Amino acid sequence: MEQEDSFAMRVWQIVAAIPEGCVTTYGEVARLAGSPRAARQVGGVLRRLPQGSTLPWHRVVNRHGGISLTGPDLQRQRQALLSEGVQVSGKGLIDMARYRWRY
DNA sequence: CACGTGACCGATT
DNA sequence: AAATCGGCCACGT
Repeated sequence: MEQEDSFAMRVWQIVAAIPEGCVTTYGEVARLAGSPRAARQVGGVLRRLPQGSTLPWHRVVNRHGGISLTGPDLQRQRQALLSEGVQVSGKGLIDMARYRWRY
């Protein structure tokens, strides 16, 4: 039975706590997880989520409030956000002043 | 062990 | 405001 490292587990816990209708950034998740400079790793953890995970990964965006995924994945994340009331511009930008989650 | 890669970020042009 | 430049750190080859 392989164990996930504690960093990944903390990321899961933090992302799971983001309320519906809100978003936060990779960097913020990294800070809360105790590794302020590990924003890229947060992306890595989310990318490797098992299919069918209930974790609200779509509530994590980059520092500009933009969706970092590309192609069909971008559209999927946008749709997930729209369907819970987060407005996303045509270019995939979110008004962070309005939707940013504060821990 | 060296090097490339990436769902990133802050400071600096 | 937008592009560029280093730095960051876990992972694969």
